[in-house]
Amino acid sequence: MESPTHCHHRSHKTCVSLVPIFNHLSDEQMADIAALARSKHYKKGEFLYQPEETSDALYILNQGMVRIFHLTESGKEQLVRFLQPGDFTGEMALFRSSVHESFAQAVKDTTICILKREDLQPLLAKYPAISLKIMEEFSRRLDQSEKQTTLVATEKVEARLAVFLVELMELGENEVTLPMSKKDLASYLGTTPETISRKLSSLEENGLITQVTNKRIRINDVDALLLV
Amino acid sequence: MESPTHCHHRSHKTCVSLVPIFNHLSDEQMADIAALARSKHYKKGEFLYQPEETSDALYILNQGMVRIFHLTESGKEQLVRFLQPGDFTGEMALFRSSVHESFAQAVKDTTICILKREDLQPLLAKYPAISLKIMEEFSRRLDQSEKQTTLVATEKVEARLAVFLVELMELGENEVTLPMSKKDLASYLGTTPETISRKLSSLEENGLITQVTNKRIRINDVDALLLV
DNA sequence: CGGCTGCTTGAAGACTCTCAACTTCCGTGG
DNA sequence: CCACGGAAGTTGAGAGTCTTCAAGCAGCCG
Repeated sequence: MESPTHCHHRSHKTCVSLVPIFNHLSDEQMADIAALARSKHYKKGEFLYQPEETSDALYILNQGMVRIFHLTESGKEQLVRFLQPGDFTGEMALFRSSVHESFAQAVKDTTICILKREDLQPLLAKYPAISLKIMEEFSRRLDQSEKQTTLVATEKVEARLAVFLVELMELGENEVTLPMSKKDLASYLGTTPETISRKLSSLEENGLITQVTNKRIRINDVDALLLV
Repeated sequence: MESPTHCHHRSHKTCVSLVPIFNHLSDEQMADIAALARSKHYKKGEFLYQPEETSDALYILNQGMVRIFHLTESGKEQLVRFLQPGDFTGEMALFRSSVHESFAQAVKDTTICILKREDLQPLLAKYPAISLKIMEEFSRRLDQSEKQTTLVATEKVEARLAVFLVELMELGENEVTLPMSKKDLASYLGTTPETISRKLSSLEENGLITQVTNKRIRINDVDALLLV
């Protein structure tokens, strides 16, 4: 952790050095990039961007938490992903259409760094390694997104929930903390809060998990969980 | 269309010049790349790759059709995407893990060009524009994948089917041809062939579509279709 | 023509959603 | 620090949607 001061123009470096797509560069190069970044703060509930807004910047999450979601015609929210510090979003805009198609909302007070498209483009030419890193990240995300589709398309809610919990486990840990509300979790897994609640109870009845607190769940039997 | 001859070592150029990620380059540069590409033919039903196989090449579809699908633990197929001539796959491997996680199967007799990872990597450094194009393609695919997840997660089968049909429509056309079997369509939409069959009948009963032949469907009312 | 695969149709049952009531949690303001 | 209000979460009952299993039909290739 850094000191809890706000972003002076020097401390942009924190942002840049945080993300995998930049932190492999030399200090000098990072300083180069940091000079172009702008820091911005959002209060809980505020939106970083919304659909229809023009999209021309890369958003790097410094502190806080952000949720990205779609809104269907029928008015349903679909949680696409959660950003943790070090994650970034908005990269679509750097290569394609210039209009956002999703909502990005701060879940808690949040600090981000913003890199404008016009500032970033030259960087890609200057430091080709950045492109490789971005492609790596794209590749990872695409992979994850396709797996998520498969999961939602082929498995029942209980199995989706089980996979989600197991993926949340850290090595050597047997307890997980839900990173989001159960409402959001339901949206992410393509179901409803009611069903999430019931399935968690059901898993607990069968001894596979224990609901320690609201957001804290102990995994008692990983193997059985994956067989659900 | 080119002449229907098979790939001599000169005609690799066809492959390279086909795909969006390369066809913006000069003839000279494309020839440079084409020299590294290897052509390969697959019969209907054969696999380009399978899970667990090491993955170290970019596959560019020249002629034919390929389907990419996952297999869940429960043994269900989930169709991830369909490749048409000019599409490519295997790019994951170029940046991340070196093991395939999906099946790639020729739906009909198919010709592809293969670019080895070790040959491609230097190209990215030599022609940075290629990276941009690949990122653009990644971005498009990620976008599509996230939309597909949203669709499967939030909409009923009838609505998913409706969206699929509408997206298949060409400008000015009011008839579509299903590019795959209804079995695959069911898998792609996260349902069963039986349900697809029923929902198509139901849409027809309501006058929104007409099933001309097995694979040919006339769209009678686009707006109503999207409101399903 | 036989056989295989894909497609359709029917009926029963499983799973999930919806709606509504109730409880718990948490931040705010007194 | 406690009380309050609103949001989140839980629980129950009933209604739909979708899957599954089974049987029959159709199309295609050897």
